[in-house]
Amino acid sequence: MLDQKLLRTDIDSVAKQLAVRGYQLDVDAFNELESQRKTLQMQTQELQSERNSKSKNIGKAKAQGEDIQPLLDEVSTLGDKLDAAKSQLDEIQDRLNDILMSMPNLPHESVPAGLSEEDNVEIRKWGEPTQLNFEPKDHVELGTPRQWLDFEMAAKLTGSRFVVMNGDMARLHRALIQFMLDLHTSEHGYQEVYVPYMVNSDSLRGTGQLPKFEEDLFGLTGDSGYYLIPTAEVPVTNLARDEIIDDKQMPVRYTCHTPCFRSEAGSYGRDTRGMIRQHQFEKVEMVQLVKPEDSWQALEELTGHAENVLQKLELPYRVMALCAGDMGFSAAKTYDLEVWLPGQQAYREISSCSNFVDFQARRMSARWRNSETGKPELLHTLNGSGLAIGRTLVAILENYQQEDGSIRIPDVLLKYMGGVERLLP
RNA sequence: AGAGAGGUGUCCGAGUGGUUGAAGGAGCACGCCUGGAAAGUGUGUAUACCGAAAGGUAUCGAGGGUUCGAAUCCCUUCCUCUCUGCCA
Repeated sequence: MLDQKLLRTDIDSVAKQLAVRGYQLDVDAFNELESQRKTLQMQTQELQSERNSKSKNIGKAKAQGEDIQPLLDEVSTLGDKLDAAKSQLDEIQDRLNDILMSMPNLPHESVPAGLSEEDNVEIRKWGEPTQLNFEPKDHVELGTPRQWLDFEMAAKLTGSRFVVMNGDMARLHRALIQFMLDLHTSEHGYQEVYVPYMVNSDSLRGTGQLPKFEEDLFGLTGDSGYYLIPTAEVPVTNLARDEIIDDKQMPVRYTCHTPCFRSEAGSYGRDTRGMIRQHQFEKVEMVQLVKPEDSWQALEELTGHAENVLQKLELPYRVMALCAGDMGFSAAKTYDLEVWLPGQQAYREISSCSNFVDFQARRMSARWRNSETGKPELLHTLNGSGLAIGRTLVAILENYQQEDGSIRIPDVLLKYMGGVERLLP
């Protein structure tokens, strides 16, 4: 959510910045609602003030044993007027709030202009695309003959866009999770957390998935109103919802492994092959809660932490700065890490690291106590994948494949593999 | 799932219809005291919105209702705790 003060004082520049990411703000409509709100709010408050003071007088008079009937008559019509004003005000405020909750974040000045992924900018590159002296297979060709990956079985159990993994492949998948969690906790200063995989709608509003993107989520039937989490970002960032964090505890760094559930509405036909785009996948997430002045530095560090995972796995990648139009709803700036996939001869997204500045914090009232002012102030939130497990597995299969169809296990994973050094066909 | 008890400010906790935005305490800030600190002591200390300010309005889990007036009464709902049941 954007700062309402900013919208009141400088809506034109807000509209201009939002236009950069392809969002058209109806300035006139907003201003009209805003001025109605102001008038109605003043009216309502005056009526309330009148009612309060008169009611107090009635209290006093009664205490002194005076006749209160004349006073009661005086107030008799006030209630109706007040109710009318209030309900009008509520309606206007609901409408304003809907607009406010549907407005995306302002892109940071350093974000490249542009409306599609064509306009994303490569920031740096690590390693060179893996050279194989034979025709590379993709992860489906590598994984399915031995049922390491079994998409048909998953389709029987559930439907499309799910996978069953068997044997050492399932173990390698688990090893990746352990490796990433251990790396973030032991070298990058994150605290591991375990959280619910279902959340309520307040949490989803807090991080920005609701109200606009409900079709991307799996909601539960029954009357709980719960949703399966699309990312650990939701429960982990919401740990700070309605909290005031002591500045001595800042920055807060959480890492968390969870499954993620996404309906992938609107991506029918995209990435239908293999496990690039699944309804259920695992991810190790990093979340940071920082003081506002530290958040841009934190974004660089957090991105570095995600990069370190790829470097330790010796997977070639590049860092892309997303252009304004390609960023997620809540982000002020996003770096995507794209890993090289020999099977596709392309770089594919494997991590997304964003600074949300105070956008999520304002939605969820996540604050820190500034010891200089003594006041609670909005903090800044960041998160990044570190990394998406399924896609990392794909990258390992494709980059570590041997001519005989076996898969070498990356050195850093060996200690999690119980003596398995190679997946043999 | 059944029975009971609760949800109040940064925290603990009082408050069962009227001058209560809310006693008291802790914490925190500033001052006094001290060679310095602790102790002691004085003052201050919620958030949001409107307003140049004075001031006003809202907020005592959430939503609704009764009333001139609700933290306080009624209804609904969520959550926590205790006991019983069930269960990995």
